[in-house]
Amino acid sequence: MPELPEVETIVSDLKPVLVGRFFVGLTGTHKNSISGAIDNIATIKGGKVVEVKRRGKFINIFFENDYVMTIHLRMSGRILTRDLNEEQLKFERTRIDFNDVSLRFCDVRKFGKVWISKKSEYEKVTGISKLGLEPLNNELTVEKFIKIMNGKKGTVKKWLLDQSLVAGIGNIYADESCFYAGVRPDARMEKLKRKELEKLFKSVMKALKQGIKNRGTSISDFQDAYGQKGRNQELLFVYGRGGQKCLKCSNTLERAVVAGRGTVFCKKCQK
DNA sequence: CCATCATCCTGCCGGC
DNA sequence: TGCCGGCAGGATGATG
Repeated sequence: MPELPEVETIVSDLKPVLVGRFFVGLTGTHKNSISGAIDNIATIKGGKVVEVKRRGKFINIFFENDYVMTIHLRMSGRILTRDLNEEQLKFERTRIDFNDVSLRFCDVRKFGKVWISKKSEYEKVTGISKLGLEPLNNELTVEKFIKIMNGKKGTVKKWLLDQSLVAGIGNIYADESCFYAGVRPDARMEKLKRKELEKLFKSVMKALKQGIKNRGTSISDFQDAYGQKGRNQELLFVYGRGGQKCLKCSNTLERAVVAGRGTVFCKKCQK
């Protein structure tokens, strides 16, 4: 599923493709995917793209004309760049056309969404306003991380996944971060000592940066804007490896449900 | 205040 | 081989 590194990969692909292009139209074969966009389609026609930016797991395409197109891929969404005359793709829910390129929003599970809203209100409309700190633009320091997480009642995994604290971490990177930190995902956050919180912070950063460096984790069919797979799945220690041997100590990895999500960890390496 | 559950949706996997 | 139940899961909202 697309998390921060996957969305970052897509955004870095889209930027050179879209900036300077003009919006032509948006058509949806699945209404729920574009419910937030329909009213404003006409408003941004002819609008020039000035910037493409990620915030948490959201993609934002900024137009010169004071509007923003926002996309959230949720579970199974993909954005693929195609020629305008290319036929409809499998699971294509929405196509977003620019003067000489077409974005195809493909989404098996139909959870993803597209919005078009005014710059002055897009954060409210899309839910971006509820997001917490960005991990990778120096907004999130170790001190801020400790301040945010320290004393939170509940499992470590639950708080790592909470987008209103730190934006962008999902199931894959939460499990990998916990492994790096030597902390069980079902450990209580309020019981972590300062040293452990520091280690957790470094682990989150390491996991996310490594994910970006390797252009995302293609374990559940993630693809970048050109349909290419990432490489980060080759570097996972725990996610998706329940029942297999720990790569560090050869112990059999545990599988459990934590914070309502499938979770894998090593009982020996993580406390 | 907290956790858990249902919802949305459909491909895929295991069991029989 | 084929059918079917159940699972996966980001985010939100309802329920215990």
